[in-house]
Amino acid sequence: MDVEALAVVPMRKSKRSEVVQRRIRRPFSVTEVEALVQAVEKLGTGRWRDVKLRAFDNAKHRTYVDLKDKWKTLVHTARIAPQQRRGEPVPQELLDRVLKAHAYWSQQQAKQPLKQQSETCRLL
DNA sequence: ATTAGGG
DNA sequence: CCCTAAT
Repeated sequence: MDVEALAVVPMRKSKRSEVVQRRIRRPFSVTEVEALVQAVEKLGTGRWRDVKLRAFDNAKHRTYVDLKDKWKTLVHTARIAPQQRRGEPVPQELLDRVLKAHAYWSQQQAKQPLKQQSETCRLL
């Protein structure tokens, strides 16, 4: 499959041009964004591992870190003028849902960072 | 191995 | 995407 999805490039910012391999660029499709938004609306912004399993379990090249990063750019994209956005345009409908979910989970995360319930329960 | 943020 | 400190 995409086993050779790595790019051999000169190590940036290095005196001696060493050579390192980085993953190739894979712009998120609107379909992927839809899946990501759907998952975050349900799971929130503090459980990217679960978001990965829920919506990208079969996308070997999308790690939970990638999904976290994509969400960051989506929130930014939703906030800038449509004219300064790049790539295949993301439906405004999705961008609206991004801001909505971001606002909701933002406060939800501030209240209870979830996870480690055992830790919390033990202390209560 | 994950989370969370800056690079 | 990468890098990585803190869990």
